[in-house]
Amino acid sequence: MAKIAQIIVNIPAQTLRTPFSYVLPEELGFITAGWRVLVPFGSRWQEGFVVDVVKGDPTGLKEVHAVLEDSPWFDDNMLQLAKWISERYLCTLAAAMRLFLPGKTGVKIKTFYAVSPFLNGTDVADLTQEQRKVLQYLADQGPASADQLRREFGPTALTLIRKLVDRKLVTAGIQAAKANVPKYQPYLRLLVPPEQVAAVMAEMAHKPAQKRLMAALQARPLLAMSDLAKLKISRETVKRMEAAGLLEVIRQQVLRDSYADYGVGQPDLILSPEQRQAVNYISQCIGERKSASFVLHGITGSGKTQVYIEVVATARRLGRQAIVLVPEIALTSQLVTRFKARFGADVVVMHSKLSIRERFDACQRLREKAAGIVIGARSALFAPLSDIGVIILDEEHEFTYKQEEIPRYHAREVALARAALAQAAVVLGSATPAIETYYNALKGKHRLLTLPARIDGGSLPEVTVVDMRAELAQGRRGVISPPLKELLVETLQAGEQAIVLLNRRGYATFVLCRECGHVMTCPHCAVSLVYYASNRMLRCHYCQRQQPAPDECPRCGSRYIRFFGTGTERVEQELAKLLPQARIVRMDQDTTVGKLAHDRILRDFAAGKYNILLGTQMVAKGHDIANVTAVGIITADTALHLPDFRAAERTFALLTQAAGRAGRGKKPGRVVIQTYNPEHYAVQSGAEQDYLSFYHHEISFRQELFYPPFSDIIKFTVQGSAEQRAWQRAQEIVQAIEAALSAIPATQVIGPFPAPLNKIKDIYRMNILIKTGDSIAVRQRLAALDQLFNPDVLIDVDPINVM
DNA sequence: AGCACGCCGACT
DNA sequence: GTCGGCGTGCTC
Repeated sequence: MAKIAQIIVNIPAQTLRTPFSYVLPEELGFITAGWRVLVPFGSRWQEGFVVDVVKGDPTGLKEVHAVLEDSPWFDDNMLQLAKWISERYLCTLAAAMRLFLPGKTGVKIKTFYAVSPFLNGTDVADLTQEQRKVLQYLADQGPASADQLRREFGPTALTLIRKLVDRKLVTAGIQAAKANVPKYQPYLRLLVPPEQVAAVMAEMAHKPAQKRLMAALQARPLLAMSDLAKLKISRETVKRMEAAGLLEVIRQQVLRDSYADYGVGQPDLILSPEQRQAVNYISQCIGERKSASFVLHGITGSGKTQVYIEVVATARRLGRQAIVLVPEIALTSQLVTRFKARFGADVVVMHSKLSIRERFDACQRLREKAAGIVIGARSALFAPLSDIGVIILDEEHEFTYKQEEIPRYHAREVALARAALAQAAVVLGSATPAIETYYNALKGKHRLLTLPARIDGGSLPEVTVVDMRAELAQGRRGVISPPLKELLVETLQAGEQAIVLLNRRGYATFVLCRECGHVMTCPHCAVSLVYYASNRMLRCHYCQRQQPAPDECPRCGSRYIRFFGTGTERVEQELAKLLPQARIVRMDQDTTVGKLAHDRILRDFAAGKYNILLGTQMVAKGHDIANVTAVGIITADTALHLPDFRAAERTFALLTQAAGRAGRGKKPGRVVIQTYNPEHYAVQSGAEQDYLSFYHHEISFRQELFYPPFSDIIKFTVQGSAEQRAWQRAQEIVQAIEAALSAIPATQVIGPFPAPLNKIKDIYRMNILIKTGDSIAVRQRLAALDQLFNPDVLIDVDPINVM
């Protein structure tokens, strides 16, 4: 009986659904579940995750080759969480386990060829000229990778080398080239005691370079060698000073951290009684190692962040770790600043826009316990932490918590699962909790904690709703209604700032012929093309193909072709015309390329460089600028007409968030909402900032139509390049699903129907929906249906939109 | 996901 | 006759 390791190979293929068995050689007998290893797989080498070690018969099995780290990456809780994710979201264990790695693949595996040690004396007379050259090259240069050989000998190198390997003249070895190695940099450190510096410098009258360097070193404990060029100091100077014993060169690990400069010296605030009570409840659970979840319902400005900070402080005092999630990468810096001010280097940032190396360093610091607080977007949930005390989701209602790639998990669900395994607390914070969340809180699954008032004593903004239909009826066709214009003028005159939000979702700037009604659409994706005024191009948002905007209608030849709709660019132009004195800054996907661009715009705006901030969704979130007293929402309801049961929830949350940006300082705020549906409950409750009224409306609608939280939805998308075949496949799948689920009550299978975006990049898409009251039973049955787990079927459990 | 194996068209 | 296209099927 030998030790057999059950291994999940790190390949995200839907068809690889079971672990593989490998023999553990004696020297790797220490391996247990959780180790990352290198294994032979088919004709190549692969990273594998050990999920179990058993005793068994080794015949016919290959061996585990090596470990990839000196300790297991996954602990028991992480393994269990990965298993939970794979069952909950019907994905492979490999896909779930990959979430925990700082890069998708932790290692790059390369084959190296070397001259065989037994070569001496072997007869090589029968080799070709070329083969002999390769052999000589390897003998001279030492081991070489396949890439290297191909560069040296051209594309035939591999056939050449294979012959040599067959004849045992060359050995093929593999090496796990670690993509992730700590980075070291040389630094200079002053060896002169501070009290003698002045005296030493006084003697340097004739050594100006040395004097400059002394002065620079005096100011800080370490000076990076790479900064010397800026100071105009040569290596020679350094060498001389080193020889004179004035300084030393040391090598120190550099942590790659884009957020290194965030958050210094901000005062902590004193908690209100409600905040104190919330902190106490949550802290108690952390102390007792009880898994519990809390909904922290507080309007914008009610001080949720301070509660988070205190709760995290409790966890850290008890030696436990904390995860703080934000819905979007752009919002991390807000929280990082606050948290670093309190916790300093104990904070690490983790999100997918960091370089792999930055992520790796963050993981390293957590694993070494050099830090215990992780702040980031979804992916921070999978940080390598051994004893989590609390997981916080800020703005928990945000749809971005749902991952739209495989595995399509929801961060809220995963947070609750991870916390349950770790006996940790979960805090779900929001001004407008998700309908599901609030429902669960009222049912007693979460404890509801409410922060009623704005902490600075500010009052809610005064909201005006403008009926755009009436505006149109009076012949006013502008994007900006008179009440909004008036608000902006008054705000600017008072020296205050305004935010203008353009809710562009599902609206876009399509091109329409006013004569024949033709709309320019992408021939590959069946969506309308978006007009870019800056270069007069039309672009498809799905496949990114561009084409010049036409002067006349391609269908009827009319010249009355109009660039319709309202993009940020168009609003910017109109604002500039109405308010020539305004300094406007635009923030949207086009102006926020790069991980810190968003921060820069907000910082400039907060510093008063601009007086109007114009943009999409992202202007509505996460910042707190005291001088902003006005918010205008160009079209409140563009999302209301999408065929999606969460449309109202989206709209309400956006209105509330946006309105909450106004009047956060001492000055009162004013908001203008422009809408074509002033009577809709989402718009009305949003204008009144009345969450409960919205919730009650919405929950009865959900119950009536058997939507979540009363049912669970599973969506299948069948893809194919041939429409007929995709349709046929979809119908076969529906039949299989119906057969498998027939015995489960309260379960409907809907479809197939063509997806509303039924063609993306020339691929046709058919949707199938399952609505059920017993999703556990449904998922169990579905997991046994092999035909679902093919590359042409996408599975989305709890889809965020059903389109 | 890769990679091998296998079965049909255009070339030396 | 061969090189090479990409459709299945397998990987402990």
